[in-house]
Amino acid sequence: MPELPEVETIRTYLAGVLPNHAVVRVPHLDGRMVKMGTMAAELIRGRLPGLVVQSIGRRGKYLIIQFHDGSALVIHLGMSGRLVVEPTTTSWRTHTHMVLGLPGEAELRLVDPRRFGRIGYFLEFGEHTLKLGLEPFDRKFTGDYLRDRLSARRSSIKTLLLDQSLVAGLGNIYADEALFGARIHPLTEGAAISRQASRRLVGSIRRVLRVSIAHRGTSFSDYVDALGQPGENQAYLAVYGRTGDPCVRCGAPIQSMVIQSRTSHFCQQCQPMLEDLEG
DNA sequence: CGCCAGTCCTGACAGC
DNA sequence: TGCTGTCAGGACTGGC
Repeated sequence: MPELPEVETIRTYLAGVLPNHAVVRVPHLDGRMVKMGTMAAELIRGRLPGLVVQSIGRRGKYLIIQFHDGSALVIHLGMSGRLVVEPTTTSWRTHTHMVLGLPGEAELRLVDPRRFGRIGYFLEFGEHTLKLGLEPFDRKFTGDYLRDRLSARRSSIKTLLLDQSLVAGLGNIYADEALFGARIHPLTEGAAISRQASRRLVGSIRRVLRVSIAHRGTSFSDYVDALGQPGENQAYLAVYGRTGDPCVRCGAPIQSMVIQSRTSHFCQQCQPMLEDLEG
């Protein structure tokens, strides 16, 4: 499931091959995937050819193909989406929902079996087009900032970390990993997160994301990078998918429970529910 | 506004 | 072997 590190891995690759190249044709674009913006699939198909890629950006889990004319194609990979660059001579695999023809007999292809992904085209794309919270690596994302945003929230911190309008880019894997690193129980109420715990959490979020980016993302089931290669970060996960395994810190078995219809993984010993009086 | 339940979707897997 | 049921969950929608 592509979260920030996986999307960043794809972004890095595409940033090395797409800029200054034009979209030469759009042989396929499934209208059911166009779920953002106001332009329908057929209009997008007509509009893209000839547009020259200026840069490849990322905002949270969204990949942004920015064109020279100021417009942008925005792609979210959902649960099972893959974005790959393949030779025109190879056949499209099943569940291919978008194909952009590139110069040099190559195609950028979006494959997404579950169709949880989403596409949108924006004539003018700016910082506020996507309504998202701060980037985890933004200087403004500090312990104090997070503490302030959590202070009136009754939801669990696990739920809140998945709220993209609070901080953008975390999904189930890295939310669990970040809470383990910060020694915070996933059911802890947002308002109960102390200033000190909040600082630990910001540091932990950045650490788990940085480590995963260095390993080109986590491949659990579906994720592969734009070259079709799986990531390596799954070997470095402390809690996600390790239910019953010994905690890397204390040896106690990793627990799992469902929070807001998502499985959460944590160590009962290392992640106490009640925050200490840390101020 | 916050919070929650429902919705979308199909591959993988367990159990018979 | 082949069927059936269950599970995985990101982000949006609507109800309260």
